[in-house]
Order: sequence, then C-alpha cells, then structure tokens
Amino acid sequence: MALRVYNTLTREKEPFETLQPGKVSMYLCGPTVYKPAHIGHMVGPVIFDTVKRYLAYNGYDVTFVINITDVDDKLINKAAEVGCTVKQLAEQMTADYFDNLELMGVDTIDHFPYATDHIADMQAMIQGLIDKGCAYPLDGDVYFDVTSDDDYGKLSHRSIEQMMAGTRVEANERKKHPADFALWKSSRAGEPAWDSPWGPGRPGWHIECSAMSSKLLGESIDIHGGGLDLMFPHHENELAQSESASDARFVRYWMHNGLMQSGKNTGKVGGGHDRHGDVDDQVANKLAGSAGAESVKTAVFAHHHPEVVRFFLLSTHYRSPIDFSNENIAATGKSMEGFYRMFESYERICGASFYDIETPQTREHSTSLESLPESLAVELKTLRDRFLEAMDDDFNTGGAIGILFEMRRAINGYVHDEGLLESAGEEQKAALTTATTLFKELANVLGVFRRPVESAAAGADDEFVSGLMDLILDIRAEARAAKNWAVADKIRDALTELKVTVEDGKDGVHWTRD
RNA sequence: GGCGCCGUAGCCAAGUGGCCUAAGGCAACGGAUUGCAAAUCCGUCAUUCCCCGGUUCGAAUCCGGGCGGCGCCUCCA
Repeated sequence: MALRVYNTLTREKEPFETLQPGKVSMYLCGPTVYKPAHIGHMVGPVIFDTVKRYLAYNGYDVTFVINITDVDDKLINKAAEVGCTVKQLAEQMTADYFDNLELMGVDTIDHFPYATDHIADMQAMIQGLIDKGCAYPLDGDVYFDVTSDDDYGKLSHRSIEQMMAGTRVEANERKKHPADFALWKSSRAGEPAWDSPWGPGRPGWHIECSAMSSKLLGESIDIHGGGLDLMFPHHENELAQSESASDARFVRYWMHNGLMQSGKNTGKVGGGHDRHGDVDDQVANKLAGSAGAESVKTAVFAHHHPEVVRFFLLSTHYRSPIDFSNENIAATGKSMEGFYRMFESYERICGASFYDIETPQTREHSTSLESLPESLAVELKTLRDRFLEAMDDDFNTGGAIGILFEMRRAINGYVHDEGLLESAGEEQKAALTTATTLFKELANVLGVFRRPVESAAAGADDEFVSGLMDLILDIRAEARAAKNWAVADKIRDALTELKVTVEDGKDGVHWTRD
C-alpha cells in the first residue's frame, strides 16, 4: 500500500516518489487579485491543503507555495474602473483572499510570493531564454519561441499544428509563430511598468510562476497544481519556459483539480463566459460571486458554515467537477450534524471537549488500538486501513469521508451497546477516548473538525438565555415528574417553534438552538 | 474544427477487469429505546452501473457506435 498520484503529464496514476527522500515541494497557481474571491477560488487551496496534510501525515516534510498575481491587465482595468491604484486594489483583494482561506481552514501554506516582488527574477529568466535562443525581443515585447521547444504541447497533449487548427488564436503578424507567447509586455502610458533591457513594461502571465517556483522551490519541483482550466495555455507555457531555461525536468507530478460548476446548464463558476440558465442557476451564479463583486465570505459563508463548505468540496474526488448549489451544500451540512452530536455525547460522557483531544500527527505513530475491546479494535483497524487505502489512491477524499461516517457509526454503536450515556466506567471512558482520538486523527488529515463550530448552541455565551432555559426546563422537569405530559409537551413544542430542540436523554435533558 | 472529461438508487457520491449478488451519506420505511418525541442503535432500500454492439472464462470497469451533460483551444482557480 503506497501513495499513487494521477499525473496529467502521463495521464496515469503513478507511484509517488519525491525528488529528495522525505521532502516534497509543491506549487499551486494562486489568484489574480482583481476582484473578491469567489467560491471557485477556494477549491484548489482546500484540495492542495488536504494533499499537504496527507503528505505530512505520511512523514514528508512539505513546502507549499501559492503565488499571488498582483499585476495583470485585469487588475489594471479594474483599478481604473474603480478609481484606485493597482497596488491598492491588489492589497484589498489579497486580504479578502486570505480571510477566506482562513475561514476554510487552509493554513498549511508556507509562502505566498507576490509577482511584483520578483520582477528581477523574471527578467533574469527572460534574459536567459533570449541568450539560449528560446525567446526574442520584438518592439519592446519579448516572446517565447515555441518552435525552439521540441516537446511543446506535451502537458496538454496537443501539437502546435493542432492548435493552429483552432480559429481563436489571434494572428499577430509580427510574431515568428502565432503560438508564441509574451514573456514581457511593453507598457502603455499610465500602466504599471518596470525598467528592463527591452524597455519599460511588465511580465507576461506565465513567467511569474516559472520564476517564483524556481526561486523558492528549485528548478525541479515535485507537485504543481492548479485548476483544469490552467492546463493550457498557462501550465503548458510555464513548462516550456522553465525546462528551456533550466534544462531540468520542471515538475514531477502535475495535478489538476476539476472545476466548480453551478446549475445544470451554466459553465464553471466565475468563468469568463458563464451562461445563464434558469432562475435557480442564476441565483446559484450570484451566490458564487461570479455575477458581481460579492466575496465568498458574504455570498456563501453567510448561508453555510465554512467547515460545511470544506467538507462539501472534499466529498467528491478532486479531479471531478463539482456542482455548486445551496441545496447540495445544505445537504452536506445536514449529513454532518451527526458528527457534532457525537462530539457532544463524547463531552457528556468523558467530561472533556472533543476539540481538546491531542492526536498523533503521523501515520507511523497512529493511535494505538491495543487497549480496546477486541471487536471494537478490529473494526476500527479495518476502517483506518480503508481510510488510508482511499487516500493512497490519488487522494480519494470522497471515499475517505465515507469511512469517517462508518467510524462514527462504530463509535456510536459502542456508546449505545455499553450504555455509556447512563453510566461509564473509567475503562470505558478510556476506550471511547481512544476510539475518538483515532477518528479525530483521520479527520485532521482532511482538515475538518479541528475547531469548535461557533453557534448559539447551548447558549453558553448568553447568561440570560441560559438562565431562562434552566428555569423553563426545570418547570418542565417537574411537570414530567408529575406525569403532566400536556404541560411538558406544550413547553417542548413551543420551544421547537422557537428553533430550540429539546432532547430527553437518559442522562438528563439537553437543548440546542439553531 | 482540434484536444479532453463525465453519465452509478429519489438526491449527493465511492468503486475503473474477478474480493461488486456495487462503499458511505441524505431522504424514506420497519424494529429496539422513549410517557410521546428527539437523538442513538439494528434492519430494509441498485441482480444493476445512460443505450446498443464487441473483446474476455469473467466488464459498472476495456474497445467501437449512439444519446445526453461539460471543459479547454480567450492572461478564468
């Protein structure tokens, strides 16, 4: 059982072998920060954050980089439109992006390089390409010569001839070859510009990733990720530049995630050409932020807890497209309720918070199950194996999540069979803690259930409310003791109307508020 | 026109040659439990994987052809 990763370059799942033993370098193409992040921007970071978590869990020392593109035509246009500088716009949008990552629990990124901080590195790479005869200056621009690269097109598996068959490549008479792309673009008046040997200008789109990944991670890296839409031309061009410049293999594993779509007949979320389907689709589009300037934060997280959104994104395989809809995410939230209840019952039984449980950080030191009753130990061991097997198979988070559900049932079954909610001995508490620790250890790999979900539940933050609830439930308890069911039920029904759920458990009454 | 992806129960979704007479979740329906509920546990819920052919001892999984949905070829993650 060993990790296998699907490589876009070979279109096969390959055994995962790193450049340097025990170390992994990974680079993910980040956003162009010209508008607030939409939900689609969160897909890649969540997936690759999970990839890093799993690699780290397997003992690898992982360095993870996401770049921030803070100079670009779209930024320039947008800044002009809203009347601020490119820098101001970029800073604002970057802050929004970071906020959203934080909410989604994406906190494994080691470096966020900014394109504008690495202009010199890019220029050096461009000059190197010119010196090697792979690029040529032309009227203040510099173009990469695709004919200088014999295997150009190997990532997206298309030949230059095939691409020329398309009608969309604009003809630029001056370029040597229509497929040649810009490494450096001369600037017009009023646009951000940097001095260069070819005249004032700014870098082309692709060069920043080549320059920054090489600077931070080296000429050859293990994993390069991004949305499927970036495979061509962006990654193809990056690959061509980098390998032409270094003569080394640029990337060992190219990983591309599927895109988020909304509605039945619309395109991907946030794309340049969203089609408009029926009304529901449009609502979904709006929520996704593609219709306007709304951030995920206000558009999606206002309706769904970020943890639910993360769980939703991981519930399907990363290479598949995922359908965004409020219904789908709400359904995910519904399916997660049982986990939160399991955490609550753990707290009731063991008197400690699920969230305070310390978990092993690596597979090698996984929770020991030896002290558990035989049948529980066997069951959990099997589930752990299946979880790891799923993750080893190209990060099959959907399958892994299924195992989390099965583990939940196993743990609840133990609590139920032993009647732990009524009374639990020290040994049973220890067993429950061990089982729950394993659960948390695996959930941690997916980056879920790491922090308490803040809510009005139990009303701990409001003394007045909890005081009232104590009083009301005390009165109801008296009514129940007197078998006055009419009064007891009237109270419970009225509270239900107020979105307060009352549960009579064997260990007493519990209430939660939506 | 070129290069690709996808189609599994009411819904979401894993599985990509034999352990599949197809995980898991939501919903639904029985049972245990409960004063009644809620929660929890147990059970039921696809002989079948869009359709039609083919390869194979054997296919949801491979090949061919349909039908349906989608992406890229536009500086979109």
